[in-house]
Amino acid sequence: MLHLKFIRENQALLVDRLKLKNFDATKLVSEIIQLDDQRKQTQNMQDNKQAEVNKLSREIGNLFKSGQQAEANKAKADSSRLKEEIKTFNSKMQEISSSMESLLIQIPNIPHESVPPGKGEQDNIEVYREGDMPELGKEALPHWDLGKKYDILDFELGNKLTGAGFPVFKGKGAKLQRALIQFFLDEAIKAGYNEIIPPLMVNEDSGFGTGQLPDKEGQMYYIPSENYYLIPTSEVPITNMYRDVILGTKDLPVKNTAYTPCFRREAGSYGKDVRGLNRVHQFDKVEIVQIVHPDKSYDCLDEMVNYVEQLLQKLELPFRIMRLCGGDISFTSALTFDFEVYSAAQQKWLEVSSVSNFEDFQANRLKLRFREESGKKNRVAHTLNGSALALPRIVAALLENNQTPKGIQIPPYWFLIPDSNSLIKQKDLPRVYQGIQQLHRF
RNA sequence: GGAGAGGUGACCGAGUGGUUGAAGGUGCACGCCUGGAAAGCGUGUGUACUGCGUGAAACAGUAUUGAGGGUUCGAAUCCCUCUCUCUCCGCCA
Repeated sequence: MLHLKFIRENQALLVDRLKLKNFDATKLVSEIIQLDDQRKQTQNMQDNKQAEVNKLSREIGNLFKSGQQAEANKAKADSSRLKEEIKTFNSKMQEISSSMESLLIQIPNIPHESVPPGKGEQDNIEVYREGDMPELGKEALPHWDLGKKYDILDFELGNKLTGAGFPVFKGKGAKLQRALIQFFLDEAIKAGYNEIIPPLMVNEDSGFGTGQLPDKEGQMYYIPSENYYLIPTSEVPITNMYRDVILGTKDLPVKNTAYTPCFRREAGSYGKDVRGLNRVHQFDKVEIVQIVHPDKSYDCLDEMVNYVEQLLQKLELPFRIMRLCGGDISFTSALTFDFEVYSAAQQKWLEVSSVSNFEDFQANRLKLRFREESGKKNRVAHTLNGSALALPRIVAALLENNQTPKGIQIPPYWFLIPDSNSLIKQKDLPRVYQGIQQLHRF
């Protein structure tokens, strides 16, 4: 959420910039300002009354000490009267602040100036593309058929056990999943991220802290008996670790990574884009999260984009980077880059990562601050996160793009070889994909 | 699930009705000292909001000792509800 002070001081800018997100904030902003004026006025009156009461109370204490009973009792009566008046102000203040809260959380984050205008996906701007599109020929199968053919991926079994969107990975399919998780985590750790294993359920406060609540309540699975939510991404627990925390300057940047399953109801999304692994209710993801000094958050965003880029290079998947337009960027984000890999058998781009700078939008809600080195002022930090990476569509593209008449042959050099229990060292391997070195035939 | 004990500042920790926003310590910042550091010494050090300021500082006010409510002229201190943590017992992967 945006800070009230910021809204007050930047009304015109705010309304103007939010147009990019196709959000008309005019009415909301003027309501907020009005309400805030009321709040100030009311608080001022309440404070003055309260100051009188406090003063009186001190006097009463002194009167009792010096044995002046009569005066003390008179002052008591005055004080009681004032207290009644204060009650009125008090309830008004409560009313105002709850209205204020509900207005404030309706305002989305301000998009960065580089965010292009647009209504939706189709208006996102491709900023970079790399890799060759594989030519697979006519017999090429989409991953859901490959999964069945090699018995590594079973959607029907998932239906039986749970329901649609809960795939079962079997045999080498499961092993591939595990290997990718390990690979992504190891890479993140090499890049300086600290590995975390968080809870998979979070409470309401956490959901609110990162902005999933109340905005996306319907997208999360909810456990009524405990009032817990299944995490839609590890961003939620990993960022909320720092809720109500004041960091030291030297603690920054905080770099954390986590692998978790993610649970999403994906309510309302049906149709052809949801086949197979393209959209599921439970999936695995390695997430990277940073908490940084506000002056450095855009450098940090670049760093994270570069990081994700080299992951995809290592996987030898053709990919492109999209700068999300105002209409497609999330409520909480100021600037987002999406990564999409090309799935040759489906002949389409699949989103596999989303890297965002939230600036202070999340941190405001979280009350996540740090102590500035010079001067003693606390400042709100900036938060960023990115998927590095989400597994299902990566798996889909790996299976599809690497299918051959002899089987699926995935370039192995990033791969944990479970049998030898070691990682093949990256430096021993060619930078550019020059052919399959070792077959992993399913 | 049963019983008990607790929750005080960035951290530890005193405080059981009247200048207590809170002793003491640690940490942190600055200064002195040092060739440099450590140690030592000194000073400072919560947050949010309101008023007054163009702004900041300073000053004044209010709130804040897990959350919410109550008693009282006055609550960190007494009462109630909730919540969390710890200990013991039970159950258990």
